[in-house]
Amino acid sequence: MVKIKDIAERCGLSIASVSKALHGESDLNQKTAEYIRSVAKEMGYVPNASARLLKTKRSYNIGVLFVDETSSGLEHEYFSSILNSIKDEAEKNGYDITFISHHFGSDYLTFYEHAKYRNVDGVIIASVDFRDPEVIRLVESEIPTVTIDYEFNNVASVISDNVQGVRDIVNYLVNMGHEKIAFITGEDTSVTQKRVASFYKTCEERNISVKDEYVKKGRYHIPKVSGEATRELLTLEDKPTVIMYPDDYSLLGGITEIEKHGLRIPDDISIVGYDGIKLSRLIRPIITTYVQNSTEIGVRATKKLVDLIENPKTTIPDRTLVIGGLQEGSTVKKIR
Amino acid sequence: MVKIKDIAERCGLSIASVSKALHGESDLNQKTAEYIRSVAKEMGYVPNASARLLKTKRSYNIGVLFVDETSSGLEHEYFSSILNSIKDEAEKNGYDITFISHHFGSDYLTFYEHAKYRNVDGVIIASVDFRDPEVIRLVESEIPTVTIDYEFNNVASVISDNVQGVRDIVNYLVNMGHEKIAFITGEDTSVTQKRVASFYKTCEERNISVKDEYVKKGRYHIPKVSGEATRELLTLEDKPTVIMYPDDYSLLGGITEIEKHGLRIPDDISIVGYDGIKLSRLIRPIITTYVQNSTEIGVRATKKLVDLIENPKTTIPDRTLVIGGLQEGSTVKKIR
DNA sequence: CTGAAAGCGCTAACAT
DNA sequence: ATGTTAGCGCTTTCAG
Repeated sequence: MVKIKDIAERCGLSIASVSKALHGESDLNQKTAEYIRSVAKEMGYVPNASARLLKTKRSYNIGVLFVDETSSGLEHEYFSSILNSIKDEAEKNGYDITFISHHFGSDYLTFYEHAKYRNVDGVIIASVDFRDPEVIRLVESEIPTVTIDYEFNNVASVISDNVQGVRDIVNYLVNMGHEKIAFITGEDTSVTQKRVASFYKTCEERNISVKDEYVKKGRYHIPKVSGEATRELLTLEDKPTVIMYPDDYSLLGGITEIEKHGLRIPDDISIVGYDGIKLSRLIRPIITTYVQNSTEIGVRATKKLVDLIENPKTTIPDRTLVIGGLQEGSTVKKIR
Repeated sequence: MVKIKDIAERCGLSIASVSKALHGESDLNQKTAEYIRSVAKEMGYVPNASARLLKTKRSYNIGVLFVDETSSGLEHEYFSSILNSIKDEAEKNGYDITFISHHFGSDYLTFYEHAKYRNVDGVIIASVDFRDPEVIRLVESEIPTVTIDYEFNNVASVISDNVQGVRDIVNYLVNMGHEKIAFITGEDTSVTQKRVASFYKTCEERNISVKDEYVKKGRYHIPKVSGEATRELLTLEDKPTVIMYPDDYSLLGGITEIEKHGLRIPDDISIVGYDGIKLSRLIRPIITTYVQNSTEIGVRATKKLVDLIENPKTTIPDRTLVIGGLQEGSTVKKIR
């Protein structure tokens, strides 16, 4: 491995000068600096991030906390898409990303410990149980943090506008003539709470009464659970004319169940998803769903974090709202 | 940040003793060691991976090279699933993973340079253009490497058995009475070559003649391209009775096209996918496809790499074949 | 403009 | 059984 010292020797200069040249310091002779740089390049010099870190306390490494009980966080398209854009944006800014975990290897590490162990400059947190004490510990630590789809007081966050999303969906449904709207929700998280509140509020605004049995608690990303909830809804005396699902993936479980009952979509029953995964446009019928702007969310979160890291004084840990848009597929029937 | 020196001072011992205690060295008094450890814990000590690396030359960091022109590598379920299992298995062994990229930040880095910059102990390469000189440079470097779905001479590899996969599919189709078998392939990669060779070979074994126009070159993971190829196949005078697709995702493009022609699956035409993504079991009809064991592939690749890193002398850079299995969905009609 | 030197946190060979 | 010390590769202050 070629190091600064090697370059210095070859150039007959000191390591200090080489270091300066490599950083484009001004108080060095132009010619000398260029010469050094050319030699460095010729020798195939690559800086050592760890050595640099030891001195500068900057790792140019962003920690990403993406936990998921089912350990399929990466396979959830909404999150894998966010992750992908975090990665791209981070690289554009010269950062790498490291997954923060419990690192089973030698010892158990808490999230905070893992972050320290790898000296990450900041952390982006998404898709976790935000009530987990370890998560809270991390958020409250000295490490700059950005949360996605959750707000802590005084912590920067990037939020997909779930209130607007559900509002747009309900308004669309009502405009299509639906009055019996069922809603299968995800498990009880802050996102779910916002969606449910927005659901009731918008229904009220539109003078739609919501039967208790039309709102069912399901699970995100588990088609089977949504399928079961769908079955219950379909066996009601007074069936809904449309079912809203917690996400597009879950909706697929609903479709299977609906077809089992010999019903056609959307003629016999309408359905709406959430997320707008790519697949929602690939299968037929195209799913009517609310498309979350996952790429934008990842980009914004990363930009905010880099700002927080590089300009701590002047960066405000505020909330960024990212809005999506309704995708009008063909799973909702116009009733009137 | 609490460091070894702090612990040493608090204990009234030397930093060497603390370091030894933390590593469970034997030549230290049991009591002393335990005392040191308890103090370390109490003080919230977390080792600094970078400082350690500087001395030991071991980063406990695995580089993952997952490039993809469409920059959607992470959104391709086969790969995201492999990545997920790499991550899990790496963590079990005390390693973190770092994505190797061109790191646009400060300067352009080649893959090899990026790997050096982060001092990764080894690299897993998948889903890239293996003819890229930069990839070859990395593989030929001193850094331990494992490739997925591609073989370099004398480099460890983990391969999904594409030959067996296509053989199983073709045999199944022939057993179902199909003789007019069309095959839309992916772009020309070594995986594609193996599949195509296996396709012709198995057809020959089963005495099935293959018309030239039945084999179409498509693209992996791009439904639109498969849709177009499907259209061409459907407009042939002598239509195939079944179409094999490069992957499940692409197959969806085929379905759309088939439905446009007013044909039913599998009554009018049968279709077969590849990969066995979770979705293939969620949509109706369930897709008949070859399920690649992506989790196993990731685990094997990681175990092999860790072996290569930790026991370089005794680990052979061989090839590991991972087999999958046919998923009999309901997209293939029994003809005879 | 260039160089010497200290030190980041840690390990490990070598004392004691 | 415990301590001293020399670096690992790099940045950065301070001298020259």
